[in-house]
Amino acid sequence: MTVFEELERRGLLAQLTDREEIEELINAGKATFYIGFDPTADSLHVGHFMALCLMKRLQMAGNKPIVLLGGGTGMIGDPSGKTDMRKMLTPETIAHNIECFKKQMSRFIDFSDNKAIAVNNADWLMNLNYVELLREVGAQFSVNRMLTAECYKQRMERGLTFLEFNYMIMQSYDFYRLFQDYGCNMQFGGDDQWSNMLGGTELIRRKLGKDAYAMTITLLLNSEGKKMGKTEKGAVWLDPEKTSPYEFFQYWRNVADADVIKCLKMLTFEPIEKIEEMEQNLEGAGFNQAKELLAYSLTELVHGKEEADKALEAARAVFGGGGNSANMPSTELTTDKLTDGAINILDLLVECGLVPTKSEGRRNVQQGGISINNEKVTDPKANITIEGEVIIKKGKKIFHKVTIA
RNA sequence: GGGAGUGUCGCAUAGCGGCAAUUGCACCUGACUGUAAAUCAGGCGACUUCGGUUUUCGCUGGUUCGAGUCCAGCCACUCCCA
Repeated sequence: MTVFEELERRGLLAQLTDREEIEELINAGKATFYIGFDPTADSLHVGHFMALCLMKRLQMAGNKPIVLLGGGTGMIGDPSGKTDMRKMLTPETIAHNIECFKKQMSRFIDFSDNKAIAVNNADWLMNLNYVELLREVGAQFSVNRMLTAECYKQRMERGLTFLEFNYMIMQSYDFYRLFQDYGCNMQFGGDDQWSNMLGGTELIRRKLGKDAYAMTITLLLNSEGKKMGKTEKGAVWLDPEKTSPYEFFQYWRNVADADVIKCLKMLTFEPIEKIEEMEQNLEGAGFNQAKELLAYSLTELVHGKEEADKALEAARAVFGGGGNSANMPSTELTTDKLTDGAINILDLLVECGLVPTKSEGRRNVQQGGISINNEKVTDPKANITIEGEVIIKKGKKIFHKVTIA
């Protein structure tokens, strides 16, 4: 099976500028392509992960990836977050974030021997001269056409700043530069980037009279039409400090039935035949098998086999009724939190970060949502004696281990 | 520069001067389940000796026994005119 077929079968392809050309180039391993990442945080999240997978797949097929880090766009602050204007990131933060990104990416992408490169668009964007840019690039863009682009059309009602309006120009310019400096002939990205990417191919054609290609990958939406990889508490991060391997595992273990197969196809490297076979046998237990595979496979990709095994074991122990608590999320209490070896149940919950306030904890206790060592606690005044390991259960799925430091 | 309007618990939306403040979504807990979905029930500012206590409605002052609600100034956003 060719790379292109694989991508297509996995449902990753969204829009392409020139199907035949792209298919031929990437199958032959002749493409040099780039994907942009704006360094808005100090860790990548699930949204970036798909792009990385795509890079990896293409790299394995012999194509050369360029990681474009948005050091320049980050200086201005990516305005695509609709509700609030992002805080200006300091150059130090951006540099730091870029370093973090690079480190995480090198787990997936092989940067050795120039097989892939990372560049920072600050290198050229920061030195641009306004008037020069307008004459060189601005003349190539028709405002009328830009306004008809989907990404702007939607914003016309809510308001669009000049800064945001220029985003397409900057991204187009990036492509233009990469095409000239590195022979980069393709750009990939999320489907929401489509019009920005077209801007680049258009610019290259007008300025250089050459063809470049763009392709978008399907956005990973769940069955409710929301972006995957978000929880109420924020994004699901790839950094184990920000989202522990166990939490990461649980996120995928708990996806909706309707989304398992899609996630397996789009995010994992499990053979497509295997996934398609599973799809045929999904009744009851089949779903759980599929979800476990999804969770394990992704945790392994992101955190390594060891962590994946631990998470799987912890999950099985906890939900299978077994007693193995070795890999459960845990808190060590210092003795000064205890009175006569015991602690109030509400304080305990707060200490472990299971509830944000004592009021919330009180409600949980009163509603019967808290168990200690498998015994339901319904009295908010109860004191819990901490001896050895104490297992707290909140709700149906959250387990936490407490020990004394 | 001129005019109109808006700013309430994550989002959205009520709120005759006496309300911890309506409703929907989201979220949390319980029941039913498959660590799924749907459904039903309860909860959803904080602290509490469970009797209460206390802090909130863009910001700052004022009127009033009492203000989310009235007045003034400021800030932010939206719309219309230039």
